[in-house]
Amino acid sequence: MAAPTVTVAGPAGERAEVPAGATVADALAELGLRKGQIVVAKADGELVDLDAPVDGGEVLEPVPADTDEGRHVLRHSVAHVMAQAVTDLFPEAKFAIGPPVADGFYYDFDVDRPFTPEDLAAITDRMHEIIRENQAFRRRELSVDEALEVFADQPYKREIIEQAAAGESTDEAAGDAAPGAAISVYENVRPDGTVWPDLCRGPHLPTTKWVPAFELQRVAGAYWRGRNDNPMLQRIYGTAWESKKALKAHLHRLEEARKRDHRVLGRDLDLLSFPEELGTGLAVWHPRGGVVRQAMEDYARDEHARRGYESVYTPHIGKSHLWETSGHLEFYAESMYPPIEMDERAGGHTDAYYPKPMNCPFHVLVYKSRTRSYRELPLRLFELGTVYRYELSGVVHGLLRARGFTQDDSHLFCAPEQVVEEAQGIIDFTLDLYRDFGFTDGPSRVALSTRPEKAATVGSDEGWAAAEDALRRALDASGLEWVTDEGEGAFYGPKIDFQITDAIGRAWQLTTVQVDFNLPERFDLSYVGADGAQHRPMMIHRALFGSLDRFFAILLEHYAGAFPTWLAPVQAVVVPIADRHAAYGHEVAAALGARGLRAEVDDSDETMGAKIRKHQVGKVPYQLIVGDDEVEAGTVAVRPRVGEQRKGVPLATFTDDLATEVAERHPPQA
RNA sequence: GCCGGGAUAGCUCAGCUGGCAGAGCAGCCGCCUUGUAAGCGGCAGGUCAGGGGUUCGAAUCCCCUUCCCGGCUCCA
Repeated sequence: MAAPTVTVAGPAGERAEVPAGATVADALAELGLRKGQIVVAKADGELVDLDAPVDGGEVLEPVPADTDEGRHVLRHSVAHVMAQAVTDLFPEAKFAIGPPVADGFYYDFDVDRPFTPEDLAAITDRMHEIIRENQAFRRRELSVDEALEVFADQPYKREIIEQAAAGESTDEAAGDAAPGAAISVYENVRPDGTVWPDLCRGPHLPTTKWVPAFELQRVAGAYWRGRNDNPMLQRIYGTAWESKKALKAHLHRLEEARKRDHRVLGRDLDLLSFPEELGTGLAVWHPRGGVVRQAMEDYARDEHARRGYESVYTPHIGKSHLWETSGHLEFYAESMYPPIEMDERAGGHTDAYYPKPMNCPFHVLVYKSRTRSYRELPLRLFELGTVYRYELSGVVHGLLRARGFTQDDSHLFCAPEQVVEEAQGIIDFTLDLYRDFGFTDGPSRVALSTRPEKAATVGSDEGWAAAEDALRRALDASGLEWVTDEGEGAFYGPKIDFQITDAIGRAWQLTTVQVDFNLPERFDLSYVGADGAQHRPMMIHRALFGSLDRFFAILLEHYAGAFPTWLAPVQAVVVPIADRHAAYGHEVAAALGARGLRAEVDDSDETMGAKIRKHQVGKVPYQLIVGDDEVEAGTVAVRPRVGEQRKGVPLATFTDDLATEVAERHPPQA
């Protein structure tokens, strides 16, 4: 007697009859969909194990290993293999969570001593053994009590189970248990029949042998559940891929990203350095970096002036009373440098001067310097303001996270009814700026950040609502897609944050636009309206680059050091073929210099092959080769950093072309 | 700040269980006078991050400090 059958379908409408109780893998085969390296499947859109039984009626879709979802499952499975290897080698280890993450996975362990590089090698070896043993990933559904029994000596697992049992949502990143559902456990079945269980939602590879390629990368500390009052666990990071080739390609990409590191390029291209003598998070800019930075500053000054901003200059330190009034000492003190105590007064009282972490109180003082009329609004005060923030030593990272940096900072003082229009103007400005610096796709993420918990006592509910609404209206008018980040606002007001994505796909936070109705109250700001009465202005804080230093670093990494010509420290190098061409070379450079272009002559004692290599490696946009032919004809041989050489270009033609390219801020050639 | 790993010439790195500090590149000098990604030779360059300790003897082992790297927390 034939077994009863059920019907399954494929995503394109394929249909097949399979015996009741058949596995997903068999059903996919019957549908003709089990082709290539399939690691898991989707049933009606939900990821399921290949050896899960089909119910009948579902739509099945194969998930290949070389897809995001396929790799996700693969990495999750390798995380289990690693955890088993660790518990085999360190029986006392308590394991916490081990999810897949972008490009890899990690697992957190509570162990008596930190893992050493030698430990990682041993764990890797044990993982290879486990993979060779072809251990099945066997799914079981347990009651809460059964699960607590299985993990009797695993306190972190028990905590997750108990939380799930209580119906509290668990950390999604943990991926280990779904609230309310039965507790699912995956058991790796060893050759001797014993099992290594892990709490897990799944799904997983069918067996460990399906792991094609992995590598353990590093050990790091991580707080349990990410809270710094919890114990610190030892986290092992690794990566896993669908093939050895894909793993190798990934490691190669990491190497390429490392070469783009602005700290490495900054040194190699002689742009800037971080002298140990200076201190953590503090950079010095060399002349070549200074050229780029000055081009950025010139851009900022010109564009702000054109858009009705007025330049102001303010000092780097201010008295404690100012920071009390502004609220910084109450809400921001842990990020501020300690004060300079000075000027002892009668009675032993001293004044404390704090280096500024923000420019806003100073711009408020400019506003407050006299009575303001509604006719002056909006008043847009602009400053390249250098600020100092006492970042925790562990977070400092080159220019991307420095302790001293310069913002292209503005504070706009306006009437409440002007806020939306001003915010729109800032958004337009921002989009223009991204385009001019080569991020032609615009922002990759725009978010409205709303009132944070720490601001519960700051301002009124109505004030926050009005400010958030103004930003919402400006965003809607911009036509940009945007999302809301609840509770991520500044302590004085909601904000819009813009992110851009660089050439290798990394997202960076740049621009921030913040509406503030609190500082005007704290400083009792006012203007005289048309009605002759006193009114309270609103403030908008905004920085478009965010930080000049940080934006410079992002540009450097985005362009891998090959700046667009308008920003390049040296725009053209003249390479004379022999000594007798040096005089003409200097004429060429002088002609370019007379047009405000940055040109140098390499009249060193090297062969021209060596010179060309040097400047190619140095990312100079154009090399101008001059020999007998060029001297004779008054031309240059133009060797662009990318693309074909053009011989016999009249000097005047090249000069005009280069001047145009710079004036129009052309992006670099691919 | 917390966890781990580091620091040898300007850069990249070698220097083994403690026993005379090295190489390549960069720099400087000289030769070569060059037609499209590294010509040849020479010279110079070090408080082995700083301080303390163990030892007959420390770049090497131990402790502290500084700085860096990778994470966690945080953020422009």
